Amino acid sequence: MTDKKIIPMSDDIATPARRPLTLRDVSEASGVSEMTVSRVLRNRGDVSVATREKVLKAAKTLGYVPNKIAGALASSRVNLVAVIIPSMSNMVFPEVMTGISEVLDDTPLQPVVGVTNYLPEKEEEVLFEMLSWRPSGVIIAGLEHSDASRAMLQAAGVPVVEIMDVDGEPIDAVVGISHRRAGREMARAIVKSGYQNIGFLGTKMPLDHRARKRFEGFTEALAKEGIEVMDQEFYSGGSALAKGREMTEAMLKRSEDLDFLYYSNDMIGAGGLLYCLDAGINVPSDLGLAGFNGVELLDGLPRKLATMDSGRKEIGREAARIIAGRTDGSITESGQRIELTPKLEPGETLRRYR
Amino acid sequence: MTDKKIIPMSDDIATPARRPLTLRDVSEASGVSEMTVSRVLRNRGDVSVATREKVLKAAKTLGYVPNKIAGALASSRVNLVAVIIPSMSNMVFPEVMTGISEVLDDTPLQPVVGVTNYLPEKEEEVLFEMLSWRPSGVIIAGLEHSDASRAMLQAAGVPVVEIMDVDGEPIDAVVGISHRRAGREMARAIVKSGYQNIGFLGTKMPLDHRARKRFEGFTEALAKEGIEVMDQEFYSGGSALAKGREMTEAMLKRSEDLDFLYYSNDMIGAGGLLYCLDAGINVPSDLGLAGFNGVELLDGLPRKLATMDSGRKEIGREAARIIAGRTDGSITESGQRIELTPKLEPGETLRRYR
DNA sequence: CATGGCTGTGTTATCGCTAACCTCTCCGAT
DNA sequence: ATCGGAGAGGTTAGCGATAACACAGCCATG
Repeated sequence: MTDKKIIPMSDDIATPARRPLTLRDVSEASGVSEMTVSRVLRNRGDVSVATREKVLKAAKTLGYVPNKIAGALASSRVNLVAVIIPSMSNMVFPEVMTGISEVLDDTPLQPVVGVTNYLPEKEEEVLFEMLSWRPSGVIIAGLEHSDASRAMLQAAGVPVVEIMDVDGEPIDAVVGISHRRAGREMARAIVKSGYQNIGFLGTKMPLDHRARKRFEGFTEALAKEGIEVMDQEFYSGGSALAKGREMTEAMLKRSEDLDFLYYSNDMIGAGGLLYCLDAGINVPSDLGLAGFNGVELLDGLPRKLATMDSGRKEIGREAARIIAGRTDGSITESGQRIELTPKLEPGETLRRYR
Repeated sequence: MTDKKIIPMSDDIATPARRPLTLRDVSEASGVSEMTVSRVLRNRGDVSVATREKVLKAAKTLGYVPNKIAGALASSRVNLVAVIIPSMSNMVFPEVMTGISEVLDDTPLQPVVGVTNYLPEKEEEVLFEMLSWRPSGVIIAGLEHSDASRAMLQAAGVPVVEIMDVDGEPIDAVVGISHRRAGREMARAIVKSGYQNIGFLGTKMPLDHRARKRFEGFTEALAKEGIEVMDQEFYSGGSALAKGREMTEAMLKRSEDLDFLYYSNDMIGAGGLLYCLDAGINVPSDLGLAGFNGVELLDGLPRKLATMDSGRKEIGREAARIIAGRTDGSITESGQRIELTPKLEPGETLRRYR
């Protein structure tokens, strides 16, 4: 170091100096090389106790915060995991996140979230953005992606775990449940309980493939029993709880014979349930109800809504485990497939058959 | 380039080659310098239309994804905004996020979220982690931080916006509401409506400073009217809706004279409301109820719960605006302070005075 | 006492990109 | 004809860290 840069000093004496600190500052303050500081700060390689302490003290006094940008570039190790989900305000994805965080907390990896709002173009954008940070892995909701997205994921050269859904062709690994099966099983349970005139209420989301698959499985299983969905309605926007209430009222008014309502998610199901209780409808003997997801919220309802747990937290955990294992080398294979089994929770809005 | 690296070729012919693409690959493919490619990809500087198109085509064919790590290091511009919040599963923070995203979507900035679980140590950790990516700004919930955290934020040399709360000493900018005032106003509204025997139900969270401040403001305003909180209870964990239900039942059983219950959030308030309706309690004439936050969920309840809107989305928007403005230079001052006014929403669980 | 293998530390060369500066051409204004 | 300046593109030198290697002591071994 022969040349000293001219540093614009802060005019405020108390403020340390506006130039961001680097390894060099710490190295100069502690009288060792940058390399040694780096080793101390990363706990790597042999450094004598004396040196280590000297360095740590200097770093702390200066308030040094390592620059991961530089570190990542030099080591081509970026301990980030891109997590790409359709929505945050959905109750289900925060839970997936919780599962992911739980597992990643014990690793050097850190999740970074991107939200697509169920839009393929937005997904592409977010994915591109994320990949440009060269993450160690990608966890992405769903199996349906644009060609460009698939290409990017293929080319990224990092583990990719598609989550939530297993009905389709994964790019690499996949963790989820079969929504088609979930729909089928619910249909069977409903029929077994003796209901015949079934209505369906869902979200108006051509792009929510999982909801669509559940619906398909549902109608398919009903068809096997010779039953057809009697009435259906789809909503978009607004408070799901309120929508469930309104739609239920509307549907019951126009299709009086209905004896069962299947909701594509618990929130509108809860709204429907509240409406029925208000309206004095006899649940589940005159009218059965069921939702989907198994959200915690249901526990506080006056009557527990029948639902099917989608195991979101567990999905998050498993996905994170795969990424973590593949990153630290403890898993070498790729393409793992974990299908969880959605569990029917009959609650108190489904007649007990027999 | 005289030396060619030995690249381990993928054994799969279809897969392009495992070595990550760089600017050089694009530059070679299009016959211009790396610098020109960089200019094209960033839309900066003068590049002829012909060249631009050549480069773009090459980039697309190769499937090139720029490396932001390198870009950020070279330009010392990192278009990330660190957003640090206590929890994700709280309904209120996702909304704040929505507000932030709305504004940042029109800028080159991107939010990155860190979650602290209301733990100061975790906050410190997350903050350190985030700052080591050298973000362009920090949005952080609350005004209470450890000394170390404050020091880091001071030293970071980037705009910092503390959000949600304005009751305290900000580090730099602040956007939020006064929770103390929210508590006071609710207390006044309750008393004005003629209620006298007031119970409080909240979260057992010594570290949720905003809930604490609301409670303080609440009791303080009551005290001015010569009223004291008659009974109180705090919970932690579990489904808030269910807890609200249970706690309400318990409290009403042990303190029969109660004529009003103030809940520290809408979710437990909703649980309480559902319990009361079930139990046949006359709301609001015999018992008044109120929550806090103004969550959308309430719209679907059988009776609209009185609450106070905390303007979460707007808080997110304003915070993001400050960061964006300070980053692009359109705002040069620092230390801005935006206090939003919480709006009382009387709903249908508060007697109309007069 | 030479050889070898640790420890602990420094040196050098990137990582992939961009800032800053530089060159060259072309064109209109003087 | 000369000059200024804009347009198009290249060259060079980092950004702040780490990988990989080099090297100096030091101890044990035969």
